[in-house]
Amino acid sequence: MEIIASVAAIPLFRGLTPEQYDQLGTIATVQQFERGQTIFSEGAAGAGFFVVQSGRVKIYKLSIDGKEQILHVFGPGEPFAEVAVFLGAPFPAHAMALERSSCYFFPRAAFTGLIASNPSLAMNMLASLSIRLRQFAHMIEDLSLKEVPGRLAAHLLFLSSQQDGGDRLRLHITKAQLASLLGTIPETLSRILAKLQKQGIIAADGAEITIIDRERLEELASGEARL
Amino acid sequence: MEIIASVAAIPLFRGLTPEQYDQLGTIATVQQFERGQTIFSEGAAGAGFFVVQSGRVKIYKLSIDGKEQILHVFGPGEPFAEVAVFLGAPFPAHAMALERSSCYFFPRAAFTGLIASNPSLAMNMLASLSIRLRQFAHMIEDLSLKEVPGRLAAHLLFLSSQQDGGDRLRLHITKAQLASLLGTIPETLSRILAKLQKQGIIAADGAEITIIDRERLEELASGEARL
DNA sequence: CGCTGCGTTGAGCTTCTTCAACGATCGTGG
DNA sequence: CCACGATCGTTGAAGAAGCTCAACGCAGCG
Repeated sequence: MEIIASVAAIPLFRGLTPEQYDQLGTIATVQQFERGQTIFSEGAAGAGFFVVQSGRVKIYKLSIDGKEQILHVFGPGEPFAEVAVFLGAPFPAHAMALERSSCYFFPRAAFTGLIASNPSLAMNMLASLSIRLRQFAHMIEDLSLKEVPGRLAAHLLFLSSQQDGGDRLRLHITKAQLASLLGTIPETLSRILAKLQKQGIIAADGAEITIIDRERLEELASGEARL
Repeated sequence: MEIIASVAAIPLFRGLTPEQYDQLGTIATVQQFERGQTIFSEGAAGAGFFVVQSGRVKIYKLSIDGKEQILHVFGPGEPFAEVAVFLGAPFPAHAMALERSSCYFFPRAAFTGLIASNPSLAMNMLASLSIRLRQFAHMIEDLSLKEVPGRLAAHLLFLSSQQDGGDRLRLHITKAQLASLLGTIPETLSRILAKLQKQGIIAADGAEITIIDRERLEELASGEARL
């Protein structure tokens, strides 16, 4: 089983014993999704959870008139839809593959069995959910207390730190998706990117963005400054 | 120890054995807070987590210019600040007692020890965090995809279901706090409440609110209708 | 070559916030 | 018992931020 070996590389499962990897590898299956394919819809029964193996997956909500708010974009090694496992409840949001992606799938019943007998797996899971919770709290804070330029600035700084920490960074999603992630629309995002460039704070070339005045960007992100 | 007996009544600890209650009661202490007293501030070291015994506690974020976004208002039996336990990280938000309140406090190290040896406690905790996560996802959805009337309508329906499920409900927080919970300001909330009354959808008398046209309220909450 | 998705720009409008003033209530201290 | 201040809630007028609608350029791809 090659699954077993690759499961061991998932951060969520760090620090487990070889036997535990075996168990995980035994219950896991791999699923393939095409770009744009729906992985599950809000309200569907949650039979288990996923971990991205390759590709990119968005988790999102839709309003009644079709507007989208992206909650997360997950890449390799990141779990999603764990909530369904621990509540035995329907998925609370939609999931779609942004590119051709493959995901491990862990069925609910088998996984909860593993947790019950593996305290360190339980602790890993608790830490993972806690991180998620903190991210959501941050998102709520941004949506409610910052304006779009502030959210964008914070996101660019986040991307910079996620990547090499330097001033040059790449967007891994389209600008329309970035807009949805920031809780706004493409038009508004486009205008604000233009403003940031005009003011010499960043330079943008397609998905390639360069931070020119990091200090001002940080002031924007913290809410000290305005555009 | 009276603590042990009362700890058993906390939903988070439902289904544990008497010995487990003993252990929990042993590590728990009780803390008293006055109305308006800060329980902890964002960024402070998280030495453990709390469960409300009596009173009411708000968890909130502040912007640089003092604007507040309430993330949660917790009442008796509800845990808060668990994230600090599982990440060993600083508190990600502020906590303040809205009334004279008392809380159980569970120190981090002792509690993680209990979790490691009590799978059902771990499962309870995972379920608790999952619920929290779902609530946050809902809040993000509301903030980003609904306008204030929709958020208010959804909250009133939520309160109705939380209470007796009937058409008569009470706000347990001030309207200024409700505004902060809904991601807006008191002025806006006041105007929208007035509109809802003028249109015969609700009747409001101070903290006492009566749903008159539940159908229209549901349409507002779902985004089908506008004011 | 034309289609489709992505991104940008402009004009107008809606929603919400800001600023200011004012009434009501409540607890406290004189 | 009353006066006072503080908190809370309401209302009005003006302004800002962001959304909607529409048009258009551009690139990739069948």
